[in-house]
Amino acid sequence: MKPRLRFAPSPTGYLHIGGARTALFNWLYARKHGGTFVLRIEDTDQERSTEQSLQAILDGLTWLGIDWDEGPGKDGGHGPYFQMKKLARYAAIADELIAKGWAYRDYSTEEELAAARKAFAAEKGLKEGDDLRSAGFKFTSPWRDSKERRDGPALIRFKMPRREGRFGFDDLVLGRIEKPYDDFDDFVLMRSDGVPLYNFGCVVDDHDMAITHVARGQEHINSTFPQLMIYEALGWQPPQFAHIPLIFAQDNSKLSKRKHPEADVMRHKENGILPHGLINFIARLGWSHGNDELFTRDELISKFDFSGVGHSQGVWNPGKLLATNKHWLKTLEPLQVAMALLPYLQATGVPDATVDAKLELGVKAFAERSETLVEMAQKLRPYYAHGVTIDGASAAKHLGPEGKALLAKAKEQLVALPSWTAEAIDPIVKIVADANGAKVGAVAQPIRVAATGGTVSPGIGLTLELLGRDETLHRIDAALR
RNA sequence: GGCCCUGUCGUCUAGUGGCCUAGGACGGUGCCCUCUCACGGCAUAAACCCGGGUUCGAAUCCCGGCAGGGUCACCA
Repeated sequence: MKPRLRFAPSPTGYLHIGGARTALFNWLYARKHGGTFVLRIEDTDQERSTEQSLQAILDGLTWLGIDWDEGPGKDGGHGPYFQMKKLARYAAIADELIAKGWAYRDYSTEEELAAARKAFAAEKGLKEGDDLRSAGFKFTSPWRDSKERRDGPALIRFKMPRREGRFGFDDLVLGRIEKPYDDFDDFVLMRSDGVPLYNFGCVVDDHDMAITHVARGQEHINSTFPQLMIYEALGWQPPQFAHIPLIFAQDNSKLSKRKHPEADVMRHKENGILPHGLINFIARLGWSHGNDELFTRDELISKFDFSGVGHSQGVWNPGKLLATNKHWLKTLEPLQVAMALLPYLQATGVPDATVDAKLELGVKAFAERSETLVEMAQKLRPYYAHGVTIDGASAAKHLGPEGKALLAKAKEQLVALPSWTAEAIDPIVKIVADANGAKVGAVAQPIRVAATGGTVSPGIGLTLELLGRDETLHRIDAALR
């Protein structure tokens, strides 16, 4: 049987890094085994769910290249893929649970609950701000064993069996995890407005969508238990679970949307990170395959397994993300990088740039000199301009009388060059140096300063080829004046 | 607080009782290469949370501490 996995975000904000990695692991497993990857939208939190968030999540996944076989825009016969579109289904299952004695309607009011809390606090001698949970507060609804049926709104609670002992599951990452039955209250299945809560909607959907493996963050370990009870009550086969360690920020707190801008996937696009650079980095954060660090997309698919997922939390390391990105910048085909780079170059002041031979050459020149596409675009921009402003200190150092004399000699050679390529240009530096008893650097630096305005650039040949013959000679003339 | 998960260089990690004198990567430092900057190459500093136990032998197994994290909503 081919596995079916899913990613089930709630559209309450942008695509979070942790969510992206969860999606990635599910996607990798599905792709590796020729299975199906489903995207389901858990939009039952109507207070916070927005259309923009949904779009942001879709955009984020698309940018990363994590495609779904079923979900929004792709019907696969297991829909609807939005929870708010299957309220009737949840209601029917809830009724079934009630009929079988596994759930009950709870007509308790907010006031009654508050009164119960207050009574508990009084009994324990707690003060105003004390945490009731720490003191062991549990709410037992008076409706648990009532047969009475009223009209009007009611929430539906699961009737947790009063059992001795423990129950649990075999996690694909963590191994056996168990808890005592009496650790659980009668948790809520459905709100009084008929909208299911996470644990209930999740189980119904995973079953309806024939999900075989659920990989999710470790924050969901504890919600697995109530879910297991629902599976038992309904006589359904639960999927296999794989709980993935959380990602922390450098301040050692959980990577959060509020405090940590790097938690936003699309922020990295803005910063000039390649989708694959981010994929490679987040894959290695919490998963490993021996000593391997760099993986192509295909290698990730073939090598991924839940057994390689770690057990402990990982800390976000921006330096390593940059290093990983740089690796792919200089490893991927220049044409591919050029296509990714184009929008950044256009945004940085070269609106009419196109993916052409010059841009590809620019990638070859700057891929190993840049950590991001943003940086590469900035470095490339002067090569698209007419003329250049020469840095004062650089001019003082390299364009004195001697420097200018050597520059003039070099220009004579350059003018006579039949073909304007790095291979043809490079030897000229040495020829001029030898002919004038100068060091190679004494010739190269004045050319570099004249051509780029500063002392740092790729090799002279590459630099001048990228600039073009006319622009190079124009800048040299300007420097000579 | 109850329950649950986790604990190897600063960080990500390899490691499943002898191959560990604990390996790789990022970052740091030094050197080499070199027309500058990079790239690349070489070298180097840097870790098994603590305490018991099991064993001929423990980073690996067990117990106890300690530390970090998760969860305990009509959020997901």
